[in-house]
Amino acid sequence: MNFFEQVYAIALKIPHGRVTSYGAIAAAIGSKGSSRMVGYAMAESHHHENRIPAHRVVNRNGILTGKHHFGIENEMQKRLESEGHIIVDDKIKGFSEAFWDPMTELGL
DNA sequence: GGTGTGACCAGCT
DNA sequence: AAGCTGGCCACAC
Repeated sequence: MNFFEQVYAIALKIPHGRVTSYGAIAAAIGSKGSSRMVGYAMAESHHHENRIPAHRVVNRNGILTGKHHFGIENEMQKRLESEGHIIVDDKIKGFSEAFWDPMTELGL
């Protein structure tokens, strides 16, 4: 299983209405410093057959750093809002409560 | 196969 | 407080 597949496998497990961070995913696949690659994987995620819920992955502060990669302006924000999140100034309000840590939740 | 480029992050100055 | 650096690893050229 290559790096990308591991990233996608975790991303697909993010529960509806929850979010996680690049760093958390990187740590969960045992490559803590590779959060950049997680972001890169997300950017390429549309190539993947399964739909990756990339909008549920933000940076460690809950900021929507990757919103531009959705093609449509505010698409990422709209998807998050439709899942019950509140976005203020490109940042998820209550991020720490909505945060889903793959390491903890998947029992790694 | 070297080099540059990322949706990042932590640590240092 | 804001900027720089190094680490990480896949990919395109």
